Amino acid sequence: MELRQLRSFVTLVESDFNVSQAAERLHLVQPAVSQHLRQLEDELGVRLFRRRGKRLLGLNEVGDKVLAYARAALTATGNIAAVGKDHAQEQTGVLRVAATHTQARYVLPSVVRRFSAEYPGVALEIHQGTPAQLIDMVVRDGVDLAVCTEGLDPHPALLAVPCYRWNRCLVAPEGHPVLACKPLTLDVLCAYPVITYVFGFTGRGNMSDTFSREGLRPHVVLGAVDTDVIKTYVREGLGIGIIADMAYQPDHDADLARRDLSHLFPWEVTKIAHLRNKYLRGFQQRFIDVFQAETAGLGQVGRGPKTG
Amino acid sequence: MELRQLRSFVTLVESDFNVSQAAERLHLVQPAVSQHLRQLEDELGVRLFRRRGKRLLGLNEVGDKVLAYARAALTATGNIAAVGKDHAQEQTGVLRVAATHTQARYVLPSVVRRFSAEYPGVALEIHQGTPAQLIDMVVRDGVDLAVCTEGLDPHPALLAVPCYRWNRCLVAPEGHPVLACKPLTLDVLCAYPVITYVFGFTGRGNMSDTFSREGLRPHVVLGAVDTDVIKTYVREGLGIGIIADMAYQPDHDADLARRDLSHLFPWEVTKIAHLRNKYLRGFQQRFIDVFQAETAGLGQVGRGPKTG
DNA sequence: AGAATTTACGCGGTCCGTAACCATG
DNA sequence: CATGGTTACGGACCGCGTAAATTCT
Repeated sequence: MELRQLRSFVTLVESDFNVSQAAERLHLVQPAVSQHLRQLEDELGVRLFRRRGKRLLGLNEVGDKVLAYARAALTATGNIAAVGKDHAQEQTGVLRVAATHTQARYVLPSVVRRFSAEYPGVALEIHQGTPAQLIDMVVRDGVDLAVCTEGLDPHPALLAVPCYRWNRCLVAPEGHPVLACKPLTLDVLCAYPVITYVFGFTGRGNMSDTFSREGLRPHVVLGAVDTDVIKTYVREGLGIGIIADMAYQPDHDADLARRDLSHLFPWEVTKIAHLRNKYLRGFQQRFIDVFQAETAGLGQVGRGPKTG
Repeated sequence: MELRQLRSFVTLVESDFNVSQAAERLHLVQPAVSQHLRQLEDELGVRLFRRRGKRLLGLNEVGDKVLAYARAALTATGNIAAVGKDHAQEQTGVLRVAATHTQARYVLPSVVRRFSAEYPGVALEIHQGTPAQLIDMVVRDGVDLAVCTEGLDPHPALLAVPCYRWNRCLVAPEGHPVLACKPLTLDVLCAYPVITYVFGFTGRGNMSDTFSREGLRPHVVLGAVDTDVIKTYVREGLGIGIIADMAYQPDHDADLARRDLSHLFPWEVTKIAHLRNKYLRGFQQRFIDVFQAETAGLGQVGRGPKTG
């Protein structure tokens, strides 16, 4: 059994059982991949695929088991290579991070600035997607780290390290009547058209739950994945905005008044997730540290709320 | 990176960093193994060994990390091969079991009889050793399963499945004065010379603890690893025997009187341990089942005591 | 001096690319 | 007939064994 056979096998599965496509991804010609698969089946003495004629349709029961171990073997060898690079060329490499728009736009910039100053030789890739996509990317090893607030609790292959806590704030144009209301309650928020995130993004789930537990239904006139969009429509006078507190930028958003809402909604915890079995290079570990340090002002996990 | 390089690397470590010896174990010549090691170091761009001149003395820090992942890779590929064999030749293979003398002599025979009837094509190897050696064998993958009663609680690489509970009994020649004592207490046992197991064997630890908790010290005139030896000396009149209950064989030991001692000592649990990350072939799993079934009469874990 | 490791070299095997040949929808 | 897979074949590479050179105890 050879590693290249396992690589062909795994790549084939990830290429929808299209041998030609797998070959291309592996920078090989198609007959080579076919041979690897045949060698693997011959050596094991078992068929691994469901077939119709020459076409491969999917894995059979044996193939499923083999796939899991093949992935484990390739992960292990990948780790060995990473350990090598980590000691041979400490300061160079690639760091692939996935994050939602809110994180990428408002939290990561300062982290990246500090990290890049420390590791000028490390190429950073910031990928963006929905929370579900982030999980998927990191599970498929399409990225090294994913900055997640929601949706990763159940996955056994991932390890999530908590980084900081945050909550929402209200934004409204100066002079808006809602700003006069004291105290701010859920009822008050329901009295105005609301602009906030769509479901599944930036804590929208927990927010909606809070309303419905009180038997309230806010009038959400617009849902966005992107805080910039929310702010824009708030400025247009379409409604009041409920956004993640760290997305309010005093320098640029002085025309919008902010009111803390942490007394109304549960705290969200933003974590960094990575594959449990994968070796993290020194600078990848360090990125997590820097992330935690840079977000310390926002609210450290396990300490009192601080949403300056 | 090639699997054969990793194999050479791991084998070298397990051969006390003697390249020639590693080569022999791998059925290769020595320069071949040297080349593998050099290729590995060259490709990773890092030294993996502590050296004095050409001699290899041990691993350095990097080598340690690489070793762990190399083992993981080889385990994974081994698992793939096992899955293959498991489906291609269900009924044939090798099963290597390690056990202490007591288990091998008194518990395993009926298990083996039943198992072998079911799998005539499976070659059984019964290895014997001290409890510490059993753990070591299974951790180093020198055996597939280890039948253990003590000393495996802490090891993270192992999985132990509980099989049955047992306790001790007293054996003495017919007519011995101790047999007249009712009830049998710890004090009574201390009144006579005792023959039992040495420390670390067959529950001797828990037995001694029970005495010392009561401030008692039995007069152990002979410690053995082997119940047959204990019985022999009891027959010679050297003292009373305290042995594992399942080691009393009514057919052969009719000349020795037995008294249950389960009211005096804690129950012991015998488990079968195997490597957590290793694929167990069908018949290996089945051996565990058969073991549990055959020992059910002795005392099932989680049910009431039954030491018929 | 002897044991252990590295260097040198050549043969055999095999990996993969090219090209021609089949199957399926 | 186009897309996708297998069979056939040859050149280049490389893994390993033999043998000589080198280094450490």
